[in-house]
Amino acid sequence: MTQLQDMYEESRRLSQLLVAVAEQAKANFAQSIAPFGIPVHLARAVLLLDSPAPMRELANGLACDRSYITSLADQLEERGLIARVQGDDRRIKLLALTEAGTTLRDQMSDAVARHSLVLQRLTSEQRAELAPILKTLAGSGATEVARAEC
Amino acid sequence: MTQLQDMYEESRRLSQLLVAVAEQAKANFAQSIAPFGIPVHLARAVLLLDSPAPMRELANGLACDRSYITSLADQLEERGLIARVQGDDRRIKLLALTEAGTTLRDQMSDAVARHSLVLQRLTSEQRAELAPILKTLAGSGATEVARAEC
DNA sequence: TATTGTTATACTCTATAACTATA
DNA sequence: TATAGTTATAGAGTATAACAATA
Repeated sequence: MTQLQDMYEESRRLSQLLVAVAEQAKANFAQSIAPFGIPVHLARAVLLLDSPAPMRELANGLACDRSYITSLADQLEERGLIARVQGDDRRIKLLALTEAGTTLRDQMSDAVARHSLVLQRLTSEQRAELAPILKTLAGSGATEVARAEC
Repeated sequence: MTQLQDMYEESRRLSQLLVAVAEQAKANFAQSIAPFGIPVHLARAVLLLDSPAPMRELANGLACDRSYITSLADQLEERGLIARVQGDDRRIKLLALTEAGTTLRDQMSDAVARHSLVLQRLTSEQRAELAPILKTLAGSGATEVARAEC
């Protein structure tokens, strides 16, 4: 009984810690991209556009509605970071990074990695230890991994 | 050079995984409290109100503005979960759980712990391994741990 | 008929600024 | 003067529903 309660208490603390760390990781991400003068939601889209992708695909990738992607695309276009390109299926529009977009993506990707908490605070041994546990935790939801961060 | 890039790549993946897991943990939290018919932001407040606390304190705890706490308190009051109590300093109002609030908090606390990913997917060995790494990751931000989950 | 992207609109969460009452 | 809470208002981010073009 007490044993069970203790286990609950422990896992509660662990969950809190996990979410707290993730919040920090997000704040860290925001800080890493801040110098580039681009809001977080646009940055995530740019980082996701490794190759030209249908808007629908981006909607899946960011786990949000198609209509929201339209507004993201508008903003990215205004900034000259992407272009809308006709797909073979003429209903489809591909979002393709412009040269400026590609440059920005590379720079941001680098900055994000370099400043990451994981890199700054953990030894390579700790990282090696952490990875499999997180994978287990991610479980079947691992398919959605791409979504969450971007 | 390539070694550095590899390390970046590894830590990028790890960060993504971390955030993805945390997203799942949050979704899990939401699911755990869903049966109680209370929105997430109210649930967090209730779980934080272990003992009567000034609204100011709750604002710190939830890392948000005082004005937002006013609206949370209004909603919690409407639901009969808390009462506003005069503090000794008469500028201060303490938020105190009612009997219904206390009952709800206990039930939710239990449900959240029981359904937690950490408990469901990890062995106690893995949990023991994870804890110190997360603490390291949380680093000096550990003070803000209470904030993030609640 | 089903799907892609678009438009117009509305909602949720949260903050800012100005205010009141205490201290 | 500074602080606690309140009010009114506004903004960011995102969704819903109806629509046009294409399949």
